[in-house]
Amino acid sequence: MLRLFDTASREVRPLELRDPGSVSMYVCGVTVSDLPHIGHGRMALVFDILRRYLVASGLSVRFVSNVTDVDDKIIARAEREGRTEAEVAREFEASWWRATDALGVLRPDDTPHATDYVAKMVELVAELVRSGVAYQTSRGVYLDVRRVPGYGLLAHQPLDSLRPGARVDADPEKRSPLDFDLWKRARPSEPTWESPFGPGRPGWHTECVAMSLDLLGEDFDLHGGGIDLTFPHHENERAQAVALGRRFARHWVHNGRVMVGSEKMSKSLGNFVTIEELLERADPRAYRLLVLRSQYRSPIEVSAASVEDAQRGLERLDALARRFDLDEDLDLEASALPRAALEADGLVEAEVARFFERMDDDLDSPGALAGIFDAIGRANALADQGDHRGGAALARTAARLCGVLGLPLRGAAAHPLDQHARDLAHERDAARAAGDYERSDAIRRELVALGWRVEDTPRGTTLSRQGPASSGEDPSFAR
RNA sequence: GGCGGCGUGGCCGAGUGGUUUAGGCAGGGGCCUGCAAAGCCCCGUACGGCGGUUCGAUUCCGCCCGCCGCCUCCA
Repeated sequence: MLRLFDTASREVRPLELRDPGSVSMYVCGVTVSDLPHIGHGRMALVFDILRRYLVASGLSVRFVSNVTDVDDKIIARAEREGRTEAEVAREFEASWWRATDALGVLRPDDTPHATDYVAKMVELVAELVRSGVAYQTSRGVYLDVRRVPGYGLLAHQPLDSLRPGARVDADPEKRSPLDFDLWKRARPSEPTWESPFGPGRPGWHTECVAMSLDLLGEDFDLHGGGIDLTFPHHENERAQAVALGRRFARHWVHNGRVMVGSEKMSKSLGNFVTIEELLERADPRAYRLLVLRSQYRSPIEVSAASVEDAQRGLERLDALARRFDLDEDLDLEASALPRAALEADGLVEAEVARFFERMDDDLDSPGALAGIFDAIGRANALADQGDHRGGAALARTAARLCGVLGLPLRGAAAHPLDQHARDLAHERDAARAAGDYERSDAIRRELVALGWRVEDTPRGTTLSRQGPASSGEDPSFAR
């Protein structure tokens, strides 16, 4: 059974499910006010991997991830660009799905939007006001965090030390600087909804509470997101649920940051790299591999060099698929098979067992990957020694385990040949058969210039596409 | 200022109180190949510094140095 680090208790502990056999998970999605960056990409990949792994572990998973489509940054952008908030949100939501689709991230089962949940949020806030834990000021409605038992569970530091900081818009009417807005009174020209507390819009921390409780119910299993959401966002979500007397997430999971040039990447530092920019220079699978090569809670540094490194690792995996003709084993549907089905499918049980053992340990994907690469080495060695059957069994196993991680390998079938390439390959084989190596080498040069990787095999010239060339320096990726 | 994390061989990155101590990438040598590519084999002998505990520490404890993060919108 999977053991995961729980941010609340700060320990790795077994995932204890509300309903044995099925997992309810809620992952904070994105605010669609800008292009998604590689930090969002890592978050999406980490939870996609967790989700796939839970399925592979034989559990059924309901995966909910929200889209925040009303917030200050969206409003600011709309004003700046003379568009409506809805237009801005639509544009960047579309780019979000484009990016995650490209990364091979499975779509959530539910993708609630904040604007569709306003009525439920108003209800929730009204309940908090009625019960006396929330109060109104001239600017909106705030939660009185001092009245919430266990406030600070996720912050993990003395509440006195939580300095209010230079909060831009601190409300002097607040009872405590830590109190946060549940409802913001409208300013002119902002998106506005009616409510018992006056026209306005919901505070950010409220939507995830309303959505998760509505779609997954009280006491759902797992709440995730980027580590920078731990405080105050998740703290404040929990505070609301607790104040309502509801049980909230059983388990908190947070993924580590993405660093660029040894510094955290953030909007305020303006050093973020979009997923689009990343995919111009690398196979999307290379980024998944890069993410998998570190434990999900560690910070990772993304650079041109680290992406190229991952790209080369990926090529080793694809070379395996070409050598052993694994294409039919690699479709995504097969990858979603639970462990029992994998084992029943002629895979090498020891490798499968080792994989699950490592992944069960707080998703030790670097360890799992080490096992896979080790199996690949042995698969090739066996085949080199003439035991193609034994090698193929290991190779298939490695490929299927990659599939569990959402990393489909591409064999020869993934590289359809055009007529011209096919002709050149035949011509080259004829030249080689005739001993005309000058001619065959000339054809090879021509094919390489056309972007093909040329390999001689017992069946003659074999072609495959080279991955996206990743040379040259992109300023945003420098160093 | 408060709280926390990290420092492993050229780079990335696991792990462990002690016999053989992942894996990847890069590099060197070899095998295979017409030449390549892919692949295989071999090689580097690492754990920030100083003390302590121990028969023995990279792994436990303390201190120091260095880097980073959170406490404020942020995946």
